Amino acid sequence: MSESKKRYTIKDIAEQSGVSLSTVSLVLNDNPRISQTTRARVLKTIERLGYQPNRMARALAWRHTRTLAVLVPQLRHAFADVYFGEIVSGIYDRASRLGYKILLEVARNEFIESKEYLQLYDQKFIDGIMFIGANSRHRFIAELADGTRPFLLVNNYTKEFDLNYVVSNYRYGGWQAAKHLVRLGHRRIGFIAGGVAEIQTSQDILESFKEVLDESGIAYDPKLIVDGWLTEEGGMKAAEELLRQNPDVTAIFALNDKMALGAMKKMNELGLRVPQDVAVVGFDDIPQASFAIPGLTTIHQPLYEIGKLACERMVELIHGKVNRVQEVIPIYLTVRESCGARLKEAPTVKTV
Amino acid sequence: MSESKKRYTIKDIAEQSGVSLSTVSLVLNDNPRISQTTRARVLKTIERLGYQPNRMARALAWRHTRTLAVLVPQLRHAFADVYFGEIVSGIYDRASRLGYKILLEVARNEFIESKEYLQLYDQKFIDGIMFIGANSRHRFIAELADGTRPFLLVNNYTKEFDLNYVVSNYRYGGWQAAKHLVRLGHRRIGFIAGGVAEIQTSQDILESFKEVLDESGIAYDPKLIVDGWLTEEGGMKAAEELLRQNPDVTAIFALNDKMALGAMKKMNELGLRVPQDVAVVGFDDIPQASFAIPGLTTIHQPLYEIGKLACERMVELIHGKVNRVQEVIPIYLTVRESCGARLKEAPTVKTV
DNA sequence: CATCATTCAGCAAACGTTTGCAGACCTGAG
DNA sequence: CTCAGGTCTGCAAACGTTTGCTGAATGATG
Repeated sequence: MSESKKRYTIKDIAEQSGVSLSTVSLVLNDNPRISQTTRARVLKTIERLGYQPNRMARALAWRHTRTLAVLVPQLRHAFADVYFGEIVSGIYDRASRLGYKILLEVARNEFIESKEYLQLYDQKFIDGIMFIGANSRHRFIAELADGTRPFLLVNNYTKEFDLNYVVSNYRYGGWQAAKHLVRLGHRRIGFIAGGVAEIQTSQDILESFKEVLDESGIAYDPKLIVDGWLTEEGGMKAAEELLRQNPDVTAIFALNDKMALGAMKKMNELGLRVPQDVAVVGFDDIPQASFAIPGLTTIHQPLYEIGKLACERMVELIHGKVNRVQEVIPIYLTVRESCGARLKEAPTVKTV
Repeated sequence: MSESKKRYTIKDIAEQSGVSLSTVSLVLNDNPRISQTTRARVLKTIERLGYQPNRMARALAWRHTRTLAVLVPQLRHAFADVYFGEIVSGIYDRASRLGYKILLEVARNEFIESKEYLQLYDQKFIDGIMFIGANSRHRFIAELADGTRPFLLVNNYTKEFDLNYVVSNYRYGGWQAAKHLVRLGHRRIGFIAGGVAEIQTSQDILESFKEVLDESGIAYDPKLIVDGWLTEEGGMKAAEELLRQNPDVTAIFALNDKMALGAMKKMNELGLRVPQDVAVVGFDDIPQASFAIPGLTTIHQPLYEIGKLACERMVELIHGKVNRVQEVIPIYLTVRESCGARLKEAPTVKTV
């Protein structure tokens, strides 16, 4: 193995440029109390030796690290989920622009029980945590509500604790989706749910769905609601059950695109055509929605942008520029083919 | 804001348990030279005060951090790509089992030009880098070939430099896919390429495709090869062009599933049926492949497992247990509906 | 020419650990 | 009673920075 080049320290730079340790440190930190000429000289040797300050030593002295943890729930291969992926991409891009690093974390049981979420802060390993996909079983977040440790919920919120969040307007999104189907004349609409008991935003969609039924004088029928566990497989099963129990269903509203796509797959197997026999509308607008056959009509969530915004706010929180963030983002329907929409009759929906 | 509880240091523990700093440190590190009774006493106060060692200070003294960087190429929303996502999930799971943290990094131009990939090591911020999706334009990896800094290519390799890697047997995969189509009787097979000029594994697939043509006495026709840029959109465009120029094509082999799915979408728009009019085979077996309509026949890559294995090896590399890793993983065809395969006639392929 | 700001640089004490070395204490053999 | 050998523990010097304080030089002012 080749002998690795000596790593320089601030001391080497000081010696080589004939100044003291602290002077070097001060130019490193752009401190104005160093004269231009000395600064220039120091900078020159830094350049010449290719010196890099040791980040751990700085973190130790600074008592912060300029790194953020992104926390996701424990799901099968969570990072392979495009929903999370889009958000993480947004977070990453903004973070790196702001000079922050991103650390991955999964809310495993062990992570929670051993209070690793606190250790992360207390070991001075990270400056803040951004949690995507929290649900009400994650009781531990209550401990983070006191604002002592920078913490933020991404595209999610909770009524239980006073936490920071950036979230889409799920209620309005759900309302638009349901309204779209009703406007197209559907009265027997199946609803594929997921996480309604523990995820506030899922609940919001379901409630707005009921609200639309109510507004439209359609009786609410619990038989038309079945759980699809937020996965493609779940969506397939849910669609099957729904259709078997209720042959009169003419439309399906799934709480997320993955289930909607699963439902479409199942209907294809059953020989049902979308949208001719059953219309389908999803939620999220993940990239696959537009490549599905037929293209899936869905609520578009600007996931990437939400990630960016959330990251921006997180950093503000860390710097104390703001001490509460609770932002709601508007979202809109994107019409494709899966509802066979006669567009003229649904004039208020925005098509993208 | 609530006054945050005082953070304890090793000094507090020492005082409270009536021993010296070093003793505490030694029990923290399971050093056998401390007696059981002292150890127990110290552990007790640690427990009582809920003390957490400061990770930065340890890293500083240890000169390593137990964190790994996962590097991906600069693509649009790279972390939303399931191919990367599956691998990252595998890496994460194994890393956290081994006590390592995962840091995200994107190979942006700036990242490369400012030599951040070296800084990461030299700033003692990470112990190793795992690069997913490298290509030959990433010249900088040459600098990491000397083995001085732990570095590993994930599901990729290069003939140019002597680097560590864990990679699928792309050649064999490509061979199986092509053979499958030929066995089903196809002679005019369109090939949707992507990154062939700069990605070794893409090249491998193309070569194995040609090899099969050769073995089967089918003339190689350059007109049947078109680039799809590895994306769904690209796959759509490629399919359109392919079919327009060569109406006699009866099958399409796409270098990855995203392009295959895009091609299927386009054929649906053009009124062509899959597999009746055109058979399709992809590569990767991303989750969507099985939920597509029709289900996509493809080469299954155990992406998650590759991630796990790569991570395992990376850590071995760091600990010096091994100093070169070049592993090749076998992969197999998964038959679904997109080829309308008369399975009986393709006896040697393994169906999963 | 003394005085006083002002500007710049260095000293040394943090930050919270790890670890080589030295030494205190105990036990048992001679 | 002495001493060798073993078992534990503590001292203090790293690890590579940051930063409050002190002070030297410089130039301006009366």
